[in-house]
Order: sequence, then structure tokens, then C-alpha cells
Amino acid sequence: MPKRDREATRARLLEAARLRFAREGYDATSVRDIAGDVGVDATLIFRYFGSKKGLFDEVTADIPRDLLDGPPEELVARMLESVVFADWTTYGGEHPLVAMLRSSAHEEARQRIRKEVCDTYVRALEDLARGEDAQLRAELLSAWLVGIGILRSVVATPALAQAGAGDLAPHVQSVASALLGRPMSGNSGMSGQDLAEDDPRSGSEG
Amino acid sequence: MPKRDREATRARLLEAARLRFAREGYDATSVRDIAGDVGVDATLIFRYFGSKKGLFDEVTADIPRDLLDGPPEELVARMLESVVFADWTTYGGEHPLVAMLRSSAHEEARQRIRKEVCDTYVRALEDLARGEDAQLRAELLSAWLVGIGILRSVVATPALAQAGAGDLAPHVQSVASALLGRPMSGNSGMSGQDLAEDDPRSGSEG
Amino acid sequence: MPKRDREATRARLLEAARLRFAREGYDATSVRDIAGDVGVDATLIFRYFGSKKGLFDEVTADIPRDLLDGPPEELVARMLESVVFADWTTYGGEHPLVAMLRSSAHEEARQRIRKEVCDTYVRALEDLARGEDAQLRAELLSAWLVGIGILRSVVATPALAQAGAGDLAPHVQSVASALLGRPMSGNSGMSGQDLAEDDPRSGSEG
Amino acid sequence: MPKRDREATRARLLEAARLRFAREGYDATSVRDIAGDVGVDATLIFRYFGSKKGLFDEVTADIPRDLLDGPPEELVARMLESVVFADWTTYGGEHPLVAMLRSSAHEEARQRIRKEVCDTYVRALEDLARGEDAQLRAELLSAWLVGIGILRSVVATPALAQAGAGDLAPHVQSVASALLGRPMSGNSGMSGQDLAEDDPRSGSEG
DNA sequence: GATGAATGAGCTTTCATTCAT
DNA sequence: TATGAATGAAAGCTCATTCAT
Repeated sequence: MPKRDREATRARLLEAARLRFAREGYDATSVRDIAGDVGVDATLIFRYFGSKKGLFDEVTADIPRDLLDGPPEELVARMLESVVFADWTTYGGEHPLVAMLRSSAHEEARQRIRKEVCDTYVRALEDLARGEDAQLRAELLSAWLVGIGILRSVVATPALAQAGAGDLAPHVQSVASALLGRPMSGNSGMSGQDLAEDDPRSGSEG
Repeated sequence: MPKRDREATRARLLEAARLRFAREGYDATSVRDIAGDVGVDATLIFRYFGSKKGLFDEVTADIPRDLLDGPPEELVARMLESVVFADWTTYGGEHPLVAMLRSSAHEEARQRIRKEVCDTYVRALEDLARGEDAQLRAELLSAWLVGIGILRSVVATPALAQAGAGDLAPHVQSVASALLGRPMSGNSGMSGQDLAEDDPRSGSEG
Repeated sequence: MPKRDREATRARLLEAARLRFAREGYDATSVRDIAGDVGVDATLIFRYFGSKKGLFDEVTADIPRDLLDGPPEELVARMLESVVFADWTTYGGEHPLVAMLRSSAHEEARQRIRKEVCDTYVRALEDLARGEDAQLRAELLSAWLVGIGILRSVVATPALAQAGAGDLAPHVQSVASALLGRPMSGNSGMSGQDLAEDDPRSGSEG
Repeated sequence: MPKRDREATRARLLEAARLRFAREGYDATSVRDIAGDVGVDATLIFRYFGSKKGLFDEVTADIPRDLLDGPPEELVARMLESVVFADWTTYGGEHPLVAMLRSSAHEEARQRIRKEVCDTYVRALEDLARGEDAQLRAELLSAWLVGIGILRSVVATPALAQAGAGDLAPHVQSVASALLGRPMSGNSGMSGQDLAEDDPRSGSEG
């Protein structure tokens, strides 16, 4: 079992690194921690990824982005769900974007975040916006989603931390409609629990 | 400025620490870096602040907050200005709240941020909001301001990074009015540079 | 009150140093500890004693030695009392000789100990011993007294730690008589508490 | 002796630590000193022993004790030999017990010493002693042996430092017999150098 | 290729001590 | 003279990383 083991170990290292980097940030995470989580020697990290930074790069390169699948008028609803309700257990319970801010002292991480925000959020919203300063308004809406994610999980302000989809969706829809200049609707198929009011943070903590 | 001046040295250490912690985060900043910036021996940090954490605590304890001074209907405008236009040179060019997110791997820093956001932003906005879920809407608006600060300075999305007060104010006012359920006006005396369009990040790099 | 204050501070520093050096040894004692005990700035130690070692030297130079006062046949009894029953509170509850062993990594301390043992114990006993190898037997008896002090206070073996004067005196007398080749008697005036059986270590802790 | 040999390096670190701790005491010994003696990086000490204290614990845990092997009536003779004549080169030329007193500022070291003295010396002698206060007399005899070791190697009083086995044995035998209440004989096979008169401290200095 | 022993730079912190005022 | 600000060396320890086997 030589070949498959290598790939399996590599994958487990990535997984452990994803969690550690998300939860504790780049600096506070040591390669020994990651290797220890997997139960292998830290040297493997250098063999497989070259360096700690190489591992970080690989970890932050594969953020899942499937927001564009679905009806455009539900895009904002999908984004909101992604930011606050999706199951980011593998990222320590926070949206990868939010988690990555913890490592934003490093220019590399900043560039990742920038690329992610621009490519995934701003551009998609910009396509929907009408009028003069479409990009600015798309960015303002993106900023809101990011801010909601941060206040919800990092800062954990009381109302947002406990809010369910049904509490947030109306506000988000109306503001999004106003900013984009076109009506935005709720996500009718929101993981089958449209107006769920259970604790959205369940399962995010170890 | 005499050489052997305890208070002066203390103040310079605080200043240097503020900048380093903001720019690079807690972990990536060493006490030698800070002392080196000031040109004194690192030992003084322990004499004056007890420990690195003690210094961090002191640095993050004195975030200026004078948002409540002024007419209530201009509160949001003042907040916006504070987040994106105020001169945060001493914090590396970013709003302290945004900079502190860089150290949010540490629970202590998180608590500082939470306290700051809740005490300074949410509570003030909550007093203005009308209707049922006032706190939630206050938090949503706070989230937006924080998100704007982040996208502008950390992520540096193109449109926001270059936007001037005149570009942002209308959008912010209308959304804020909608969220709070009452009309919010712009800050008529915005530091005398109402429609400034210069690069808001200027002066942040040493 | 300039002159007297200086002398008073000097004396208090000596006293604090005596206690610290005895209890914790030279290395584990810092000049700041000593100065802190007295409540003055550590700089005074260097002004008054030149260096930490200078202070140590002065502290270890003035061990009280009044063993020679009294009848010769009670010399051993006086020595035993000095080693195990005398009130060495100012030395942390141990005989200075025993306490100083804690600093015996330093050649200087060793020389102090050597001088003290030879001058105060061996020489006095040697004058009493009869026969060929008088010095050796005097040293052997000195060794015993030192050993008793160590086992009693440092090692704290159960029986010795709780033994009173009445328990030890007979054994010491008979062995001393045998080793010295002449009868040695008990100390009739032993601080007026000849056969005391109270805890001899009382009052040694702060 | 291969270069990359964990066990060998570990053993050499232990050996160097034993010597340093014995000669200079715990506080005056730095982990860099020890590693330097061996010629390896100080990091290995933490890899192999966890901490400086962990190393100290391991060093002081394995004091050799084979005093009980042999005829009971020669026990005291074996103890004397152990304390003053045995080759303690690996402990800097002093009996481990005596050397450890140098670190007796630390409670841990004290407990080691206490355990060693009680388990190895007092208990064995107590089994031989007859009469009422057997333990006290056993401790008194132990104290003597310890005292002899100290005066001989630490204090280095002239007669004891130069004494050979033949000089000490008679005195020790007679006192031991008196204290224990039974005849104790000399060790007839004392490492084949019964009446050696060479300097017993030879070979102790590096 | 894989294992793990070894490295050296750097960390926070405490030390004895000096020097300016 | 006396106060205390300032210093530099060194402590124990952790880090990412390399190199020998």
C-alpha cells in the first residue's frame, strides 16, 4: 500500500492544516501541531508541500465555490447561506474567508482573500447590478456579507450569533434589492429548511 | 525631548506596539521588533508592561471612541467616516477594529473586539432603531460598517479602496435609514473635506 | 536623617540577604528579591556592597561564633545545641553552615565553609582531643555535627527532625567522649530548657 | 559509535548533565552548557527529556545502590567506602548525595535526597540496630557518614581529605558498633586496596 | 523514498549591572 | 549622594527546516 498511503496521508495533512489554520491562524499554528493531529512525522509536510507556506497555499487554494449554480435572483440568498449557515466544520465552523482574515498579516493570505472576494462575490453581484457604479455597489453588498460572517462567528454579537435564516433573509433581501436595483428573492430550496430557526452554529465546535 | 524619560519611552513603546500589532498581528510581532522600532532595549517592555500580553492589552484598551458626540441622525455618517476615512495612521492605516481581527486567534483579542463592537457600534445604533428586532438590525448595520472597513483596507477591493466620501455616503444613508426605520442624514461637516477623493490609504506605510 | 538611614538600610539589606541566601542559595536569589524584601531600589546593593558577590561575602563573613565561651567539657554539647537547637531564624531556620552548603557550587562559598568548620569546630575540638591523630578525630566529630544538622533540617529524616535535646545528648556525649579520648558532659545550662521536646524547627518559617 | 544514534546521544547528555549538576548545582548549570559538553544542540535536551527539570529528575533517579549486597556486619564499612572511597568520577568526584545537596534549594532535590538517605542508609542501619530508639541511632549514624562525605569532599578539611581507608575504618567501626549496639567489622575485601593511602580525590577533576 | 536525529535562529523573559540626572 | 531609566548577556524553550541513514 505505498501509493495510496501517500495520497491518503497528504489528504489528511491538508485536512488537519485547514482546520488549524482556520481556527488559530497561520502564525499560531505549528507544523508539529498539524503533523501531530494526523499522527505522522512533521518532516512529511516538507516532503509533500515544500514548506509551511506551501501547505498554507495549498490549503487556501481550494475553497469551494458553487454559488453560481442556481437562479440569479437567489444569488444573494445563496451567498448569505454560504456565509452564515453552511456547514464549515472542516474550517473550524467559520466561513473560509472569515477564517482566513486571521492570517491576514501575511500578504499572501491577503491576496488569496482578495481574489476570492473579487472572483466569487463581487463579480457575480456586479453582473446583477444595474446603473452607474455597479462595481461599488457589488462591493458594498459583498462587504455586508463578509461583515455579517465576522460579527456572527468571530465577534459573536448576541443577536446575530443566534439569528436563524428566517430572521436574516428579509433584511438581506430588501437591502440587496435596493443596492442592486433589482428585486432579489429568497432561496426557495434553502437546504430544505428555509425558515429554520435552530441554532445555525450547531456542529461547528469541537 | 530628554533621553531618560520614563513616560516618553513608555509612550513611544506603546506607539510602536500599536503599529506592529495592527499591521502584523500579535504572533508575528516580537518584543524585540517593538523595542527596536523605538531604539531601546526590549527589557523595558517587561519593566513597563509586565509582559508582551500586558503591552498588547494596554494597546488595545485605549481605542478612541468619540462617535456619540454630535447629532444622532448623523451617527451612521460619523461611523462610516471613522471606519473608512479617519486617519488611522497610528494603527497602520486601518481601523483598530479591523486591525485587531488579525490577532483574533487569541481569545483575549476576540473579547476586546466584541466589547468594542457591542459597546461602541451596536448599542449606539440600537438606540436609534425602531421596531421589533432593533438589536438585530443594529448588528446588521454594524456588520456592514465592519465589512466595509475590511474590504476597503484588508482586502482592498478596487472600487471601495478608491471610493471617496461622496461615493459611499448616499448608499450608506439610504440603507441605514431603511434598516433603522428612520431617516439618517450625511455628516455635513465631515472634516471639511466632504467629497475628498484622495487615496484613503495614503500615509499608512512607513 | 541621612547618615543613620544609610546604615539602617544597609543593615536591612544584609538581613534580607542572609535569609534569602540561606533559604534559596546564591544562584536562586536575585538582587531584586533582596531589595524588594527591604523595599528599596536594587541599585543600593551595588552602591553599598559593590556586587551581588560582595553582598554574599559580607553576609557569610559574620557568622556568630561564641562556642568557646564556657567549660571545655561542655564544648560538644554547646556545638550540638548550636547546630540543631539554636534559633537560626535569621538564617531561615538552619545553621548557617548547613545553609551555606546550598551555595557550595561557588568556590568562594566553599572557602567560607571550610574556614568556618576548621576555625570554629575542628580547631576547638582538636585542642581537646588526646593521642596520635587528634586532628582526624576532631574532624570526624565535626563531620558528625554537620551531618546531624543536615539530616535534621535539609533532609529532615523523621527521627532526627523530631528529636529533642534529651534524645540526642546522651548519644552525642558518649561518642564524643570515645572519639576525643576524654569524658564530655552535657550542657547544664542549655538555654534553660535542657530536655525540651518541643518542635525545634518552630519559628523558622515566615 | 555512529553519529545519529538517539540512545547514544541521550546517554551522553545524561552523563554530561550528571557531572554538571553535581559539580555546579541545578541553577548554575545551563542546558546549553550540557549540550555543549556533548557537542550537540541544546534542543535535543527538550526533545529527549522535556525540560531541564525533566533531565535533572532523570539524572537523580538512577543513583546506584548496591550496599545491601554482602554480610550485614560489614554494612557500615561498605557505606563508608561508598561515601568516601568509591569512584564517583561520573558525579564530579563526590558522592551523589553530597553533590545533590548543592541543589537543595529546590524542594524536588530535597525529596530525592530524603528518599535516598532514608531508603538506602537509615532503613538498612535500622535493621541492624538493637534497642529502643533504633531509628534515631540509625539516623545518627547516617548523619555521620553524610557529614564525613561533606567534610571530605566539599569542605575538604585537611586530615579527612587525605585520610585513607585504614585511617578511618577503626574509628568508624567502633562508633558504629557503639551506636548500633552490636559489633561491626571492617570490609575485608575493600576493593582490594584495603589500606590504600593515595589521594582519594584523584581522577575527579576534568 | 521514508524516517527521525539534528540543527540554528528566534522567541519571551530575567539577570546583574551601569549610567545619566 | 541617591534615584531609576536603561542596558546587554544569557536563561529556558519552540520554531521551521535539513540531512544522514
